[in-house]
Amino acid sequence: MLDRKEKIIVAALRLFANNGYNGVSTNKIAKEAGVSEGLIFRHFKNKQGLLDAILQQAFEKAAILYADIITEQNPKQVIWKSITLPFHSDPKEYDFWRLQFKLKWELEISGKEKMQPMTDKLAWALKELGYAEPKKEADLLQHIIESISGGILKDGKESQEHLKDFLLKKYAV
Amino acid sequence: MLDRKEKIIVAALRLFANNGYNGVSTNKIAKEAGVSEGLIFRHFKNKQGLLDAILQQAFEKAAILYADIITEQNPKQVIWKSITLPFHSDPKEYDFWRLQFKLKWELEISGKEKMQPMTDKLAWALKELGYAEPKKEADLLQHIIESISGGILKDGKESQEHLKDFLLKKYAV
DNA sequence: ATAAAAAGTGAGTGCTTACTTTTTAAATAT
DNA sequence: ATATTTAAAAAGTAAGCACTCACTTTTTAT
Repeated sequence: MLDRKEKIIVAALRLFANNGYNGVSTNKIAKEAGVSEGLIFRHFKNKQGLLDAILQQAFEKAAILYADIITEQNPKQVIWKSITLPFHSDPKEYDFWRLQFKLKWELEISGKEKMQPMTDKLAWALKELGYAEPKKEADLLQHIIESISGGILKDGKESQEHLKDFLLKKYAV
Repeated sequence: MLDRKEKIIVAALRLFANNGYNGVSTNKIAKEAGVSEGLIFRHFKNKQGLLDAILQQAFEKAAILYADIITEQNPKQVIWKSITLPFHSDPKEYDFWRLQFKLKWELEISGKEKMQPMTDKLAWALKELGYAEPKKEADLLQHIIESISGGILKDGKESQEHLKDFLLKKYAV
Protein backbone atom coordinates (compact mmCIF):
# COMPACT_ATOMS: atom_id res chain seq x y z
CA MET A 1 0.00 0.00 0.00
CA LEU A 2 1.28 3.40 -1.00
CA ASP A 3 1.72 6.01 1.67
CA ARG A 4 -0.78 8.79 1.48
CA LYS A 5 1.46 11.39 -0.01
CA GLU A 6 2.17 9.12 -2.95
CA LYS A 7 -1.53 8.34 -3.28
CA ILE A 8 -2.20 12.06 -3.66
CA ILE A 9 0.44 12.35 -6.37
CA VAL A 10 -0.91 9.38 -8.31
CA ALA A 11 -4.48 10.65 -8.14
CA ALA A 12 -3.50 14.18 -9.12
CA LEU A 13 -1.43 12.93 -12.03
CA ARG A 14 -4.35 10.92 -13.39
CA LEU A 15 -6.74 13.85 -13.06
CA PHE A 16 -4.39 16.56 -14.32
CA ALA A 17 -3.40 14.42 -17.30
CA ASN A 18 -7.02 13.93 -18.29
CA ASN A 19 -8.61 17.25 -17.35
CA GLY A 20 -5.78 19.75 -17.21
CA TYR A 21 -4.55 21.74 -14.23
CA ASN A 22 -7.40 24.24 -14.11
CA GLY A 23 -9.93 21.52 -14.81
CA VAL A 24 -9.31 19.68 -11.54
CA SER A 25 -10.07 20.86 -8.00
CA THR A 26 -8.17 19.89 -4.89
CA ASN A 27 -11.45 18.49 -3.58
CA LYS A 28 -11.64 16.06 -6.53
CA ILE A 29 -8.02 15.06 -6.05
CA ALA A 30 -8.62 14.27 -2.38
CA LYS A 31 -11.66 12.15 -3.20
CA GLU A 32 -9.82 10.27 -5.95
CA ALA A 33 -6.95 9.63 -3.54
CA GLY A 34 -9.30 8.61 -0.72
CA VAL A 35 -7.85 11.22 1.57
CA SER A 36 -8.96 14.39 3.28
CA GLU A 37 -8.54 17.59 1.30
CA GLY A 38 -6.51 19.26 4.03
CA LEU A 39 -3.84 16.58 3.75
CA ILE A 40 -2.90 17.88 0.32
CA PHE A 41 -1.86 21.16 1.90
CA ARG A 42 0.06 19.46 4.66
CA HIS A 43 2.24 17.64 2.14
CA PHE A 44 2.43 20.37 -0.52
CA LYS A 45 2.62 24.12 -0.19
CA ASN A 46 -0.36 24.60 -2.46
CA LYS A 47 -1.99 23.20 -5.59
CA GLN A 48 0.89 24.46 -7.73
CA GLY A 49 3.35 22.77 -5.37
CA LEU A 50 1.58 19.47 -5.94
CA LEU A 51 1.90 19.96 -9.69
CA ASP A 52 5.59 20.77 -9.30
CA ALA A 53 6.17 17.51 -7.43
CA ILE A 54 4.47 15.58 -10.23
CA LEU A 55 6.50 17.36 -12.90
CA GLN A 56 9.67 16.59 -10.97
CA GLN A 57 8.85 12.87 -11.14
CA ALA A 58 7.97 13.19 -14.80
CA PHE A 59 11.29 14.81 -15.67
CA GLU A 60 13.16 12.09 -13.82
CA LYS A 61 11.35 9.37 -15.77
CA ALA A 62 12.01 11.19 -19.02
CA ALA A 63 15.68 11.58 -18.20
CA ILE A 64 16.01 7.81 -17.85
CA LEU A 65 14.51 7.23 -21.30
CA TYR A 66 16.64 9.89 -22.91
CA ALA A 67 19.80 8.61 -21.25
CA ASP A 68 19.50 5.39 -23.25
CA ILE A 69 19.65 7.38 -26.47
CA ILE A 70 22.27 9.87 -25.37
CA THR A 71 24.73 7.16 -24.37
CA GLU A 72 24.19 5.16 -27.55
CA GLN A 73 27.34 5.09 -29.71
CA ASN A 74 25.95 3.70 -32.97
CA PRO A 75 24.47 6.58 -35.02
CA LYS A 76 21.90 4.37 -36.76
CA GLN A 77 20.80 3.10 -33.39
CA VAL A 78 20.39 6.67 -32.17
CA ILE A 79 17.97 7.40 -35.01
CA TRP A 80 16.18 4.10 -34.58
CA LYS A 81 15.74 4.55 -30.84
CA SER A 82 14.53 8.12 -31.27
CA ILE A 83 11.89 7.18 -33.81
CA THR A 84 10.63 4.14 -31.94
CA LEU A 85 10.76 5.75 -28.50
CA PRO A 86 7.16 6.98 -28.43
CA PHE A 87 5.95 3.57 -29.57
CA HIS A 88 7.75 1.67 -26.85
CA SER A 89 6.60 3.79 -23.96
CA ASP A 90 4.57 1.94 -21.37
CA PRO A 91 0.84 2.80 -21.40
CA LYS A 92 1.13 3.01 -17.62
CA GLU A 93 3.20 6.12 -18.17
CA TYR A 94 0.86 7.71 -20.67
CA ASP A 95 -0.45 10.03 -17.97
CA PHE A 96 3.01 11.51 -17.60
CA TRP A 97 3.31 12.19 -21.32
CA ARG A 98 -0.20 13.42 -21.71
CA LEU A 99 0.40 15.85 -18.86
CA GLN A 100 3.46 17.27 -20.65
CA PHE A 101 1.43 18.06 -23.75
CA LYS A 102 -1.48 19.42 -21.76
CA LEU A 103 0.66 21.74 -19.68
CA LYS A 104 2.72 22.90 -22.62
CA TRP A 105 -0.38 24.59 -23.94
CA GLU A 106 -2.41 25.22 -20.81
CA LEU A 107 0.33 26.75 -18.67
CA GLU A 108 3.02 27.26 -21.33
CA ILE A 109 5.43 24.93 -19.56
CA SER A 110 7.75 23.68 -22.28
CA GLY A 111 10.61 21.67 -20.81
CA LYS A 112 12.41 22.44 -24.07
CA GLU A 113 15.82 22.98 -22.52
CA LYS A 114 15.61 19.43 -21.17
CA MET A 115 15.50 18.24 -24.78
CA GLN A 116 18.70 19.95 -25.91
CA PRO A 117 20.98 16.94 -25.27
CA MET A 118 18.63 14.82 -27.39
CA THR A 119 18.72 17.34 -30.23
CA ASP A 120 22.50 17.47 -30.06
CA LYS A 121 22.80 13.69 -30.10
CA LEU A 122 20.45 13.43 -33.07
CA ALA A 123 22.46 16.05 -34.94
CA TRP A 124 25.63 14.13 -34.18
CA ALA A 125 24.14 10.87 -35.46
CA LEU A 126 22.85 12.48 -38.65
CA LYS A 127 26.22 14.07 -39.29
CA GLU A 128 27.92 10.69 -38.86
CA LEU A 129 25.51 9.27 -41.41
CA GLY A 130 26.58 11.87 -43.93
CA TYR A 131 23.62 14.27 -43.92
CA ALA A 132 24.54 17.67 -45.35
CA GLU A 133 22.70 19.78 -42.77
CA PRO A 134 22.55 17.60 -39.66
CA LYS A 135 21.31 20.30 -37.31
CA LYS A 136 18.34 21.16 -39.44
CA GLU A 137 17.68 17.49 -40.06
CA ALA A 138 17.75 16.88 -36.33
CA ASP A 139 15.36 19.74 -35.73
CA LEU A 140 13.01 18.43 -38.35
CA LEU A 141 13.10 14.88 -37.05
CA GLN A 142 12.43 16.10 -33.55
CA HIS A 143 9.39 17.99 -34.78
CA ILE A 144 8.18 14.81 -36.41
CA ILE A 145 8.71 12.73 -33.31
CA GLU A 146 6.95 15.28 -31.14
CA SER A 147 3.97 15.40 -33.44
CA ILE A 148 3.80 11.62 -33.65
CA SER A 149 3.92 11.40 -29.86
CA GLY A 150 0.97 13.75 -29.70
CA GLY A 151 -0.86 11.58 -32.23
CA ILE A 152 -0.26 8.48 -30.15
CA LEU A 153 -1.62 10.11 -27.02
CA LYS A 154 -4.70 11.35 -28.83
CA ASP A 155 -5.53 8.40 -31.07
CA GLY A 156 -3.41 5.49 -29.90
CA LYS A 157 -0.26 3.79 -31.14
CA GLU A 158 -1.98 2.06 -34.04
CA SER A 159 -2.93 5.39 -35.59
CA GLN A 160 0.75 6.26 -36.05
CA GLU A 161 2.28 2.83 -36.65
CA HIS A 162 2.42 3.28 -40.42
CA LEU A 163 4.49 6.44 -39.95
CA LYS A 164 6.97 4.62 -37.76
CA ASP A 165 7.78 2.07 -40.46
CA PHE A 166 7.79 4.79 -43.09
CA LEU A 167 10.27 6.87 -41.14
CA LEU A 168 12.56 3.95 -40.37
CA LYS A 169 12.70 3.20 -44.09
CA LYS A 170 13.26 6.87 -44.97
CA TYR A 171 16.21 7.16 -42.63
CA ALA A 172 17.38 3.65 -43.54
CA VAL A 173 17.79 2.46 -39.96
CA MET B 1 -16.98 50.73 -33.12
CA LEU B 2 -17.86 47.08 -32.72
CA ASP B 3 -21.25 46.13 -31.40
CA ARG B 4 -21.15 44.66 -27.96
CA LYS B 5 -21.70 41.05 -28.95
CA GLU B 6 -18.61 41.24 -31.13
CA LYS B 7 -16.69 42.96 -28.34
CA ILE B 8 -17.48 40.02 -26.08
CA ILE B 9 -16.23 37.57 -28.70
CA VAL B 10 -13.01 39.50 -29.26
CA ALA B 11 -12.32 39.77 -25.53
CA ALA B 12 -13.10 36.11 -24.90
CA LEU B 13 -10.92 35.02 -27.82
CA ARG B 14 -7.96 36.97 -26.46
CA LEU B 15 -8.40 35.60 -22.96
CA PHE B 16 -9.15 31.99 -23.95
CA ALA B 17 -6.21 31.97 -26.35
CA ASN B 18 -3.84 33.10 -23.63
CA ASN B 19 -5.23 31.43 -20.51
CA GLY B 20 -7.30 28.51 -21.76
CA TYR B 21 -11.02 27.91 -21.37
CA ASN B 22 -10.96 26.92 -17.72
CA GLY B 23 -8.47 29.65 -16.91
CA VAL B 24 -10.85 32.48 -17.73
CA SER B 25 -14.02 33.48 -15.87
CA THR B 26 -17.08 35.11 -17.42
CA ASN B 27 -16.48 37.98 -15.02
CA LYS B 28 -13.03 38.60 -16.49
CA ILE B 29 -14.40 38.41 -20.03
CA ALA B 30 -17.06 41.00 -19.23
CA LYS B 31 -14.49 43.35 -17.73
CA GLU B 32 -12.12 42.94 -20.67
CA ALA B 33 -15.00 43.64 -23.06
CA GLY B 34 -16.22 46.61 -21.01
CA VAL B 35 -19.65 45.12 -20.68
CA SER B 36 -21.88 43.77 -17.93
CA GLU B 37 -21.49 40.10 -17.14
CA GLY B 38 -25.17 39.42 -17.70
CA LEU B 39 -24.90 40.47 -21.32
CA ILE B 40 -22.74 37.46 -22.08
CA PHE B 41 -25.63 35.20 -21.19
CA ARG B 42 -28.14 37.20 -23.17
CA HIS B 43 -26.11 36.76 -26.35
CA PHE B 44 -24.86 33.24 -25.67
CA LYS B 45 -26.55 30.29 -24.03
CA ASN B 46 -23.69 29.85 -21.61
CA LYS B 47 -19.90 30.02 -21.39
CA GLN B 48 -19.58 26.99 -23.65
CA GLY B 49 -21.90 28.64 -26.17
CA LEU B 50 -19.59 31.64 -26.28
CA LEU B 51 -16.67 29.33 -27.00
CA ASP B 52 -18.65 27.62 -29.75
CA ALA B 53 -19.31 30.96 -31.43
CA ILE B 54 -15.60 31.76 -31.36
CA LEU B 55 -14.70 28.36 -32.78
CA GLN B 56 -17.27 28.83 -35.52
CA GLN B 57 -15.50 32.02 -36.61
CA ALA B 58 -12.14 30.30 -36.37
CA PHE B 59 -13.24 27.46 -38.63
CA GLU B 60 -14.55 29.93 -41.17
CA LYS B 61 -11.25 31.78 -41.25
CA ALA B 62 -9.37 28.51 -41.55
CA ALA B 63 -11.60 27.36 -44.40
CA ILE B 64 -10.69 30.46 -46.41
CA LEU B 65 -6.97 29.77 -46.01
CA TYR B 66 -7.35 26.12 -46.90
CA ALA B 67 -9.51 26.87 -49.93
CA ASP B 68 -6.57 28.58 -51.57
CA ILE B 69 -4.57 25.38 -51.34
CA ILE B 70 -7.36 23.01 -52.21
CA THR B 71 -8.21 24.82 -55.43
CA GLU B 72 -4.57 25.09 -56.50
CA GLN B 73 -3.88 23.02 -59.65
CA ASN B 74 -0.09 23.05 -59.69
CA PRO B 75 1.22 20.25 -57.42
CA LYS B 76 4.45 22.08 -56.60
CA GLN B 77 2.43 25.12 -55.63
CA VAL B 78 0.28 22.95 -53.36
CA ILE B 79 3.36 21.83 -51.45
CA TRP B 80 4.83 25.32 -51.40
CA LYS B 81 1.64 26.90 -50.12
CA SER B 82 1.21 24.22 -47.46
CA ILE B 83 4.71 24.67 -46.10
CA THR B 84 4.64 28.46 -46.12
CA LEU B 85 1.08 28.76 -44.82
CA PRO B 86 1.96 29.04 -41.12
CA PHE B 87 4.58 31.67 -41.92
CA HIS B 88 2.21 33.89 -43.86
CA SER B 89 -0.55 33.98 -41.29
CA ASP B 90 -1.33 37.40 -39.94
CA PRO B 91 -0.18 37.94 -36.32
CA LYS B 92 -3.60 39.50 -35.74
CA GLU B 93 -5.01 36.03 -36.16
CA TYR B 94 -2.53 34.34 -33.85
CA ASP B 95 -5.17 34.20 -31.12
CA PHE B 96 -7.32 32.01 -33.35
CA TRP B 97 -4.48 29.56 -33.98
CA ARG B 98 -3.27 29.58 -30.42
CA LEU B 99 -6.78 28.78 -29.28
CA GLN B 100 -6.90 25.73 -31.57
CA PHE B 101 -3.76 24.30 -30.01
CA LYS B 102 -4.85 25.14 -26.51
CA LEU B 103 -8.25 23.53 -26.88
CA LYS B 104 -6.91 20.47 -28.63
CA TRP B 105 -5.21 19.54 -25.39
CA GLU B 106 -7.38 21.22 -22.79
CA LEU B 107 -10.78 20.07 -24.04
CA GLU B 108 -9.68 17.47 -26.60
CA ILE B 109 -11.29 19.39 -29.45
CA SER B 110 -9.39 18.33 -32.55
CA GLY B 111 -11.02 19.68 -35.72
CA LYS B 112 -9.17 16.88 -37.48
CA GLU B 113 -11.96 16.02 -39.88
CA LYS B 114 -11.80 19.59 -41.15
CA MET B 115 -8.24 18.85 -42.27
CA GLN B 116 -9.09 15.83 -44.42
CA PRO B 117 -9.45 17.79 -47.69
CA MET B 118 -6.00 19.28 -47.09
CA THR B 119 -4.48 15.86 -46.47
CA ASP B 120 -6.10 14.53 -49.63
CA LYS B 121 -4.85 17.45 -51.68
CA LEU B 122 -1.33 17.05 -50.33
CA ALA B 123 -1.40 13.34 -51.15
CA TRP B 124 -2.56 14.15 -54.67
CA ALA B 125 0.22 16.68 -55.17
CA LEU B 126 2.89 14.31 -53.87
CA LYS B 127 1.61 11.56 -56.12
CA GLU B 128 1.77 13.89 -59.12
CA LEU B 129 5.36 14.65 -58.20
CA GLY B 130 6.22 10.96 -58.32
CA TYR B 131 6.49 10.07 -54.64
CA ALA B 132 6.18 6.32 -54.05
CA GLU B 133 3.92 6.50 -51.00
CA PRO B 134 2.08 9.80 -51.36
CA LYS B 135 -0.42 9.17 -48.57
CA LYS B 136 2.24 8.48 -46.00
CA GLU B 137 4.30 11.37 -47.30
CA ALA B 138 1.28 13.64 -46.97
CA ASP B 139 0.66 12.42 -43.44
CA LEU B 140 4.25 13.05 -42.52
CA LEU B 141 4.34 16.51 -44.06
CA GLN B 142 1.16 17.42 -42.25
CA HIS B 143 2.71 16.36 -38.97
CA ILE B 144 5.67 18.57 -39.73
CA ILE B 145 3.54 21.55 -40.62
CA GLU B 146 1.45 21.15 -37.48
CA SER B 147 4.51 20.96 -35.29
CA ILE B 148 6.08 23.97 -36.98
CA SER B 149 2.87 25.92 -36.48
CA GLY B 150 3.03 25.12 -32.80
CA GLY B 151 6.64 26.28 -32.72
CA ILE B 152 5.71 29.57 -34.34
CA LEU B 153 2.97 30.21 -31.81
CA LYS B 154 5.26 29.41 -28.90
CA ASP B 155 8.52 31.00 -30.01
CA GLY B 156 7.74 33.19 -33.01
CA LYS B 157 8.18 32.89 -36.75
CA GLU B 158 11.93 33.49 -36.66
CA SER B 159 12.46 30.39 -34.53
CA GLN B 160 11.15 28.21 -37.38
CA GLU B 161 12.28 30.17 -40.44
CA HIS B 162 15.30 27.95 -41.05
CA LEU B 163 13.03 24.91 -41.23
CA LYS B 164 10.85 26.57 -43.83
CA ASP B 165 13.74 27.04 -46.24
CA PHE B 166 15.05 23.59 -45.43
CA LEU B 167 11.71 21.99 -46.21
CA LEU B 168 11.21 23.91 -49.43
CA LYS B 169 14.60 22.68 -50.60
CA LYS B 170 13.88 19.11 -49.50
CA TYR B 171 10.66 18.97 -51.45
CA ALA B 172 12.20 20.98 -54.29
CA VAL B 173 9.39 23.49 -54.57
C1' DA C 1 -46.02 59.46 -31.20
C1' DT C 2 -46.43 54.97 -29.39
C1' DA C 3 -46.06 50.22 -28.57
C1' DA C 4 -43.22 46.28 -28.79
C1' DA C 5 -38.94 44.21 -28.92
C1' DA C 6 -34.17 43.99 -28.16
C1' DA C 7 -30.08 45.26 -25.69
C1' DG C 8 -27.99 46.17 -21.51
C1' DT C 9 -27.33 46.49 -16.36
C1' DG C 10 -25.94 45.08 -11.78
C1' DA C 11 -27.15 42.94 -7.72
C1' DG C 12 -28.09 38.39 -6.20
C1' DT C 13 -28.17 32.94 -6.47
C1' DG C 14 -26.33 28.69 -4.71
C1' DC C 15 -22.35 26.22 -5.42
C1' DT C 16 -17.34 25.43 -5.81
C1' DT C 17 -12.77 26.97 -5.12
C1' DA C 18 -8.11 26.95 -2.80
C1' DC C 19 -6.70 27.08 1.49
C1' DT C 20 -6.91 27.28 7.15
C1' DT C 21 -8.05 26.09 11.67
C1' DT C 22 -9.58 22.97 14.98
C1' DT C 23 -10.25 18.43 16.53
C1' DT C 24 -9.20 13.58 16.88
C1' DA C 25 -6.35 9.50 16.43
C1' DA C 26 -2.02 7.07 16.16
C1' DA C 27 2.88 6.61 16.92
C1' DT C 28 6.88 7.38 19.80
C1' DA C 29 9.50 8.56 23.93
C1' DT C 30 10.10 8.63 28.71
C1' DA D 1 1.49 3.91 31.75
C1' DT D 2 1.68 8.49 30.31
C1' DA D 3 3.25 12.65 28.07
C1' DT D 4 4.45 14.38 23.57
C1' DT D 5 4.98 14.74 19.02
C1' DT D 6 3.07 13.64 14.50
C1' DA D 7 -0.43 12.47 10.98
C1' DA D 8 -4.83 12.73 9.49
C1' DA D 9 -9.58 14.08 9.34
C1' DA D 10 -13.39 17.29 9.93
C1' DA D 11 -15.13 21.51 9.84
C1' DG D 12 -14.75 26.12 8.46
C1' DT D 13 -13.70 30.48 5.59
C1' DA D 14 -13.70 34.02 2.26
C1' DA D 15 -13.34 34.59 -2.44
C1' DG D 16 -14.66 33.22 -6.96
C1' DC D 17 -17.57 30.68 -10.09
C1' DA D 18 -21.33 30.31 -13.87
C1' DC D 19 -25.54 31.87 -14.26
C1' DT D 20 -30.37 34.32 -13.21
C1' DC D 21 -33.50 37.90 -12.46
C1' DA D 22 -35.94 42.21 -12.07
C1' DC D 23 -35.45 46.13 -14.06
C1' DT D 24 -33.93 50.26 -17.31
C1' DT D 25 -32.49 52.03 -21.67
C1' DT D 26 -32.21 51.94 -26.55
C1' DT D 27 -33.77 50.56 -31.00
C1' DT D 28 -37.19 49.33 -34.28
C1' DA D 29 -41.89 49.12 -36.35
C1' DT D 30 -46.17 51.10 -36.96
